[in-house]
Amino acid sequence: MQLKYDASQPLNLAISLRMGQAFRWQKCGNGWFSGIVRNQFIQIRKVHDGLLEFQAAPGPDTTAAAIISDYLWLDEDIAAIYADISKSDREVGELVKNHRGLRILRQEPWECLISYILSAQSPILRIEQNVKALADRFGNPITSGIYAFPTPWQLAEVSQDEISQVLVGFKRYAVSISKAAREVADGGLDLDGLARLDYEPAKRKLKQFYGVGDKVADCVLLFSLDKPEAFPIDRHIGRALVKHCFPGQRDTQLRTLQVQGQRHFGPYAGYAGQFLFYEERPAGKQPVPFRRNSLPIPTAPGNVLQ
DNA sequence: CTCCAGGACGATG
DNA sequence: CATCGTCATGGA
Repeated sequence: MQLKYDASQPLNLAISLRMGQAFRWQKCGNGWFSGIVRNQFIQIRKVHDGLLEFQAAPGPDTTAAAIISDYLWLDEDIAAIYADISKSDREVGELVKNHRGLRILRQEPWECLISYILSAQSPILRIEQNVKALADRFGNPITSGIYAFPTPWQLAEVSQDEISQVLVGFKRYAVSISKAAREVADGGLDLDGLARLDYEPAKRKLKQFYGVGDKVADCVLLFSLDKPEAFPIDRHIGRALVKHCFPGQRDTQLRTLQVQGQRHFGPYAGYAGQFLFYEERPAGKQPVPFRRNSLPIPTAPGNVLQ
């Protein structure tokens, strides 16, 4: 099945899906990527500018197309965002040209929250392993060997100890996840609804979760709650920020740089931050391309959705 | 062997 | 309000 979008809008799947922003996408070779979004197993590749090819299971293709379009922000004017952050900083303008097609994804808030709770002081590979472990152990089966990320209600049903057993890393991960699951499941907070709040109040809500500080909260806001002004900053971005944008600055504390960068880049600061992250991040060792699942590739030209 | 990883929390000046 | 020790594990 094919999915059209505005060919003038930059889109690079390899960067966007595999840069360490979302954690359930695998490179399958020959331009294909496979991942799990909203209870669908999705395989996708870019044929050329303006045209994506995808397969999905088990749902209808029309549903998958809508999911993909939403997830990749296909209707957004990305070029305008690039222009905006390039205007605010010349060095970032260079990064935008060098890594053209890097997009912020629109992830699911609950999975994103747990993913970034797991991101604390953890290499990207481990985040991916832990997210997969939670899905394989507690999530609903989607197709053979593929599991959805567990809902808050599913995780609230199991003990903290069971969660801890499948995870690698801090014990505190399981504590945070278990508490968050119970809070959300017991009707405390509508995570999806936070997208309707402004940045500041939404961030205050997120920081009430045990295990969620400024950085994790900003990640959830940027990657799942439609808050492009959120500016999550880690040591890599901090170093890149000083090197490219604030050379010779004395105060290089992350807290200072976070406020400074958010003001410097404006309403799309988060995009600028991700370009800095991708530029400065140590080139993590990529796992060998995974064999594509056995969904047949349509040889004949399929229906075109738009 | 040592060092470090998309940090947060709690205790201490 | 700012700084510091601590937390787990595995890969480089």
